[in-house]
Amino acid sequence: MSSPPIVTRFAPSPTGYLHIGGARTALFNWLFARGRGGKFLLRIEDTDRERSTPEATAAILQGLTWLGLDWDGEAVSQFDQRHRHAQVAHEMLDRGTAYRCFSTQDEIAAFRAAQEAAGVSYAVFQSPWRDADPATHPDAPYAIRMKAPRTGETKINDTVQGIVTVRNDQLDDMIVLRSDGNPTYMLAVVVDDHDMGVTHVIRGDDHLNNAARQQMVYDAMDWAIPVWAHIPLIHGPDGKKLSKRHGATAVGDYQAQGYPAAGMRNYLTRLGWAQGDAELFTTDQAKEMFGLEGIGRSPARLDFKKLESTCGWHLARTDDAALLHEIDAYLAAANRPALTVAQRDLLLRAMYCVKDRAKTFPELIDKAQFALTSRPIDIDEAAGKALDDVSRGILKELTLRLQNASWTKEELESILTEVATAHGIGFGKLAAPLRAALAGRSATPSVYDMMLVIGLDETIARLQDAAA
RNA sequence: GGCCCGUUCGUCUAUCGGUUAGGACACCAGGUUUUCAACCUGGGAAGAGGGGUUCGACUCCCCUACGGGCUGCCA
Repeated sequence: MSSPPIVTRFAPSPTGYLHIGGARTALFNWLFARGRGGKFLLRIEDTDRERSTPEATAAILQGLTWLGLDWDGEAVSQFDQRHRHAQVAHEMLDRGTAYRCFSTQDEIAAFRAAQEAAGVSYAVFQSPWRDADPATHPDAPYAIRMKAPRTGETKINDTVQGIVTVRNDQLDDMIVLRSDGNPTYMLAVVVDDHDMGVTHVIRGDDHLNNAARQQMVYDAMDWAIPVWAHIPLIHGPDGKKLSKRHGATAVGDYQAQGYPAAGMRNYLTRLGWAQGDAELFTTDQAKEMFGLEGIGRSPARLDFKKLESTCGWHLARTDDAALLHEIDAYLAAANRPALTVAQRDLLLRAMYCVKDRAKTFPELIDKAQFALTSRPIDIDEAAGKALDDVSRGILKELTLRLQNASWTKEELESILTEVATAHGIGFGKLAAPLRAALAGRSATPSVYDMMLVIGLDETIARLQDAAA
C-alpha cells in the first residue's frame, strides 16, 4: 500500500477496427491496473492524420465497451497534445539532445539508394546536420532529430522478455518532430506516457525494438523509465500473423457472432498468460490472479473451439436476466430482428433449460426455438418421421389426459409414463412424436421442460395441430 | 541483408537441473439420458535438430532450422 499507484494505458491508433490482438493488450493492461487499485487510461494515437478516422476511434471505444474494459477519465487524443510534443522537441534542442536536420526526403532516399547500390544492404541514415554549426543552417524547413548515441548499447529491462540489448549503431537519429511541425509517434508516446503518469507499459512485442529508441528520449529528458512489458502477438490458427483471411480479427466480429464478453475475457486472458492450471475463472478472479510474471514469451494461436468451450462455461453461469440483456445487444450487433416483448418473456422462462447447452447466443436462441416460434409449427423431415398414424392417435389421447393436468413436472411425468405404458411403448417412442409436435424437431430440450415453458394452452394447441 | 525475440501433446499452457513431463480445449472409447447438448469415466498425444556444461538437462550455453518483429518525416 506504500507502493506508488499503478497506471497503465491502452494506446491504439484509429486506423481500423479494434483488432483481437489489441483487445488482448487492452485486457492485460486493464486486468493489471484493476487488480491492483490502479488506473487504466485510454489514449488514441491519431498523429497520423492521413490514416486516422473518427469511425475507427468509435469502433475501438465500442469494442472496449463491449468487452467491459472501462477506462479512467476521457480518452486522450494524442493529436491534441501536439503542441506539448513540439515543446518537448524544442526542449531537447535546447538540451543539445536533438538537432535540426535540413535533409530532404529526396536526399534521404538518394542516400539509401546509394548505399544499396554500393552493396550495403542496410545502413542507418546519418544526417550531415548532426554536428553542423547553427550558423550554416539554411532558411528552410527542417525536422528535429534525436541525437542518439552512435556507440555503446541500450538495454531494455523487460518484465516479459528479460534484458534485451540493442546496439546503438543499429539505431538512427530518429525524427521526433516532422518538418511540418507535427510530432512523430516515437516522441509522442514517450511524452504522453510521461505526462499521463504511466508506470507500466504493457504492449505488443512489435514495439520491443522501439523501446530502445524511446528509452533514449526518456534519458534525453531525464524522465523515469516505465516498467516495460512486451507481450507476444497473437497468431492465426496456422501460426501465421493474424490477418483477415483467418476470419474474425475484429472484436466486433466476435460480438456479432454471439460470443459472450465474459467468455471472451476469460479466453483472451489465458492466451499468453497462465497461472498454474487455472483455466476457467470469472473476471473478478482474473483481476486477482493476473500478473506480469505469468505472461508467456511465445506467440499464441487462436483456437475457436477453446473459445467456444470457455464461452459455454460462462453462459451457463450468467444469470438469466443478464443473459437476456446480452442477447438483446447481440441481436442488434448481428443485425438480427429484436425479440418481441412476448418472446423476451418466453426466452426468459426457457433460459434455465437452454443456457447450459449453448456456447454462443445464436446457439442458445436456436435451442430455445421451441419457445420463440409460434404455431403452426414447422416440422422438419427428421422429426416428421415420428409422426405416423399410430403416434398421432397416441398424441390425441395424450391431449385429453393433459387438459386438466396441473402443470408441474411431476404430474407431466406421471401422465406421460402412464400413456406410454398403456400403449406398451417405451418413453422414447412417445417423446419422439411429442418433440415433433412441440418443436418440429428431433433434437430439443427435455419434453417436460418444453411443456412447462410454453404452458398448457400452447401445448394442447400444438398437439392438436400435429394430431390432426 | 542487418538487428531483436521466440520454439513442451493438434491448440492454449504447467514445469523455474532430478517429475511415470501435469492441466485445459480438441479427438477417440465407454457411461448417463426421451433426442441433442450438457455431464461423468477412461484413452492416445509433446520438450524443433545438433553440439556442449553437469553426477543429472525440457530447464543453462553455442550452432542450425523454422516462425515472428523491427529496420519510415507509419503507428
